[in-house]
Amino acid sequence: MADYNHKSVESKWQEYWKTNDTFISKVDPAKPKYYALDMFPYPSGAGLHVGHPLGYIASDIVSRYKRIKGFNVLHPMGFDAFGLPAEQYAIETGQHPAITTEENIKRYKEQLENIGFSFDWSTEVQTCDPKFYKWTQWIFMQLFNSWYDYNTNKAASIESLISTFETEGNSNVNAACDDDIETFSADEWKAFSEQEKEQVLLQYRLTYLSDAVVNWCPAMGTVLANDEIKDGVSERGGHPVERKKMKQWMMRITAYADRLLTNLEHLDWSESMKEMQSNWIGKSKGCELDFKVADHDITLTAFTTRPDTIYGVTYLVLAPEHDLIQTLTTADQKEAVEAYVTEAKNRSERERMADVKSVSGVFTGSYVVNPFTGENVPLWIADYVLAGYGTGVVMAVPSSDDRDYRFATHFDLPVVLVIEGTEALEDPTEKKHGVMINSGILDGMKSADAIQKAIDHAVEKGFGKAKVNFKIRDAVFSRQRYWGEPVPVYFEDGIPKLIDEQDLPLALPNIDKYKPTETGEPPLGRATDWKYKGQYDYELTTMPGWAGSSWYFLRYMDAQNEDAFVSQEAVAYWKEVDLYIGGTEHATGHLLYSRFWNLFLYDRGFIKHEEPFQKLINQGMIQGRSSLVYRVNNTNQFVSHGLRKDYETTAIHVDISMVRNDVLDTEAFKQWRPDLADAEFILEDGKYVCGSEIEKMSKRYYNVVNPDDIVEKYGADTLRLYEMFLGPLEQFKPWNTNGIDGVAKFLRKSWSLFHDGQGNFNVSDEAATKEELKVIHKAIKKAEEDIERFSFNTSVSTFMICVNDLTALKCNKREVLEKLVVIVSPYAPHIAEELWQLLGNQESVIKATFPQFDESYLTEDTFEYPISINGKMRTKIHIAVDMPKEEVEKMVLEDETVMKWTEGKTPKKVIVVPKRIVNVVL
RNA sequence: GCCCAGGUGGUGGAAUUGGUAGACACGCAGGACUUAAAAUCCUGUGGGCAUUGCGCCCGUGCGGGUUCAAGUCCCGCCCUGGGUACCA
Repeated sequence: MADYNHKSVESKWQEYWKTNDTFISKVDPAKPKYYALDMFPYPSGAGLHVGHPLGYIASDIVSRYKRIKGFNVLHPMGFDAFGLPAEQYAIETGQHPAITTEENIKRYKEQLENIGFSFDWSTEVQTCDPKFYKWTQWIFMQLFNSWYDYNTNKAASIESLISTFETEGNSNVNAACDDDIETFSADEWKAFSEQEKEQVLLQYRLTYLSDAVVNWCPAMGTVLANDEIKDGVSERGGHPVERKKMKQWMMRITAYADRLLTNLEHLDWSESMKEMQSNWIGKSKGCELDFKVADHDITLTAFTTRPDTIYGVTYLVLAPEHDLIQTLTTADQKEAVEAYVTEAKNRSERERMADVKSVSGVFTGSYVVNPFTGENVPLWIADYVLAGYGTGVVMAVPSSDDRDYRFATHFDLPVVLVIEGTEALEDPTEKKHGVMINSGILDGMKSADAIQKAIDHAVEKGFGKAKVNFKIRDAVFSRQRYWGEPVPVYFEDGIPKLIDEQDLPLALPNIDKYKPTETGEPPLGRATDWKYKGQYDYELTTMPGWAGSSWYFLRYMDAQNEDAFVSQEAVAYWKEVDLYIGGTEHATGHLLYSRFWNLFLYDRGFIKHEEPFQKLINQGMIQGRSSLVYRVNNTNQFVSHGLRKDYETTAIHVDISMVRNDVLDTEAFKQWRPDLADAEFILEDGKYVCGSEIEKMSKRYYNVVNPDDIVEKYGADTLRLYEMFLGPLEQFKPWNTNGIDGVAKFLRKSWSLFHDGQGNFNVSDEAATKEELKVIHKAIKKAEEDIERFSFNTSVSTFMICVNDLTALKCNKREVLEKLVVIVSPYAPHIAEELWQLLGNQESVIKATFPQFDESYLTEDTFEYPISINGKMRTKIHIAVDMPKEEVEKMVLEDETVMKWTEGKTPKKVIVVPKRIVNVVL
């Protein structure tokens, strides 16, 4: 046996795990469960880069650790396989997206297997598999058949709503529903036609059809979510996006706004993650106040969080999209208003975002009455008011709101101060809270009290009520695309109906082209012979990418089940995900939608836990280091990094495989592209030095590092250890292999511990010395603590120290080395298996138990001595064990010195505390 | 603008509740082995002053503060990364 050979060892054990089904997990009530989950990848054509496995390695370490800690671990993997790139590719090449997707998945699986993950592939899910999306469609049907009852604060079946309608109409129903529902009695309900009834019910269902203003991307022929748009253009492809009204399936996530917010409290997520979600949900408490329009029979309702400033209202503003604008505009303002409204509507999102600072608006000519003062204030229109939030009407208080102030100053509207102390300020909005002045019945009160008083007053007089507003909007669920789950709906006389559950899955039909039809219908409009029961038209839109990913974590528990999306038994055992690892970019998308669907399924009794992800860790992105060359403008000359200031240059990304230590291989560069064949170089010190940039790892920057290459050169164990060693999991960090030799060296040293100088296995059965046991128990303790707090980088250091120490002691005792193998096995499983076998074990190291930490090996020379200082602060001091406590106390009291470390022992700390403040409690 | 996270040697990063700052690793320098190289091993490595005393001074973005003691807590700034975008 020669030196450690990672290639043969790693393939041997990967084969072993596969043939022995080592990681298959079955429900086992005798054992505690642990569910460790990664956000499943979208299988893109580019394959995995070294950033992808970062989170997978972490969750794999935890999974393997939990197994040797005696847990039954569910550690699955799957693919988020519906999506735009495959479809885009299909449009370009005519190839069915299922084929490209399958190829990509195959490649991903090979790459993943190279790294030695302990995934249970028997539970694999692919969202584009009809056996999987059958249940995505099924959940859609449950949502369609449900409504949200605010009285019980949970979702209920639509039948229960119908029976309420039949007995008492809808006046007592407190539901999450469309705003403009007319009240009806039980008799009126019964008198409705079937069609009318369906129309009414659609306004209550948790998924419903609506004329929504959507972001329509003409170039892609689809609707995009707000989070799919960056800077007014599509995130993918950068195509322009316009606003357009379309019939869309919607998800009534707003019904769950409050629970999505309050449940955050109990989740073990990072503060910033919770913050992001709660900002997105955007709960604000306030009230609605009614303003009568002077000389009209119309009342406008404004939402405000600051009713206390009502006496400072100097004008009202409507959103340009407001329905009553025409009615409320006076004849002489008509022209100006029309011009303004047209302009505001035509301004694209992009333009609106570009100039947040500019102020624009127009006077309607009408006035409204301040219900508190009875005074008239002018009614304006401005695009800083959004139609979609609150009521689309804002009561403007220039003295306490920045935008109102800017607007008022711009249009010379009056500013009435309502807070004491603002007189002295140049900009009164700098002080937003304080004692009220110029405020009639609120004078002299503090803002907080005045808010309550104002609301009470408004309620009493009947012109207002307390109201909670949310920023979060219902989610658009329709995509004008092919490569997604078909919506299991057909239309009978224009009424949407669910297909029969027996007919699920509703499979994607084959079509000739993947583009929208000539008449503008979604691609599914091209399908021939695709009608429900041969006669009714199917819904032609498909579900968005987040549909499948909103529940896939439940399917892993029982992936083969053909009778239910998950069995009650499986869900009762595996419960929620114990550890979920993935990127922050899903904060307001996937993570919110999943919580929504999970809550819904919980309400309807299909699962047993309210929240899907107990503990969430967001791994940081591994960035790439791109290399740049500098082309002298209008030439084919390239100037070295250090000399580029003397020329006018353009930086060009070059493939990092042509660059070593920032020096360009000029011959390879010339052969890279035909236009570079006659490139000339201006060198410094005889070399061409490249510039560099840290940025996202991406094909287009030529900076992608493939994990396969690292595995080939150093082995999977080294890659695993190194990715962990690179720094804290959550942190963003550039990929570099500068330190990878240190980790490789660690594995070689570990291997050497088990072998003599000639490479023969050489482990002794002699009893370990005290010193040796101390070294290993220190490592056991530290390794356990580190992994429990997900500090993987420090545990790698712990192993290195342990191996260094054992090497220095020339320790080759079985008793010690066996423990070492087990604690290192989650990180470097292949070498651990090999050593475990060499030690004479028949079974996988996965079946081992984590070594029991024994305090007594560490406490031999120190113990903890707690003292309290001034009765408030407390600290624990390690003191030498051979020093009697009495002597320590004497030292504290007499010498003003708590302790001294005995020579040569660690830690050798001397803490001097004046005796007047020391009170020994032990 | 607002919200969140962070700023520690030449580099990646340790320091779990306030208690030896810089663990571990890379890099670098010197040495051993070698004809030589690779590999391996040993020594040194925050800065400055001493290096005939193994000792002294400074040091965790900047400026203050609390404390016997601050990288850690408080106040005020600066910078970097992330989120968000007129939310009344």
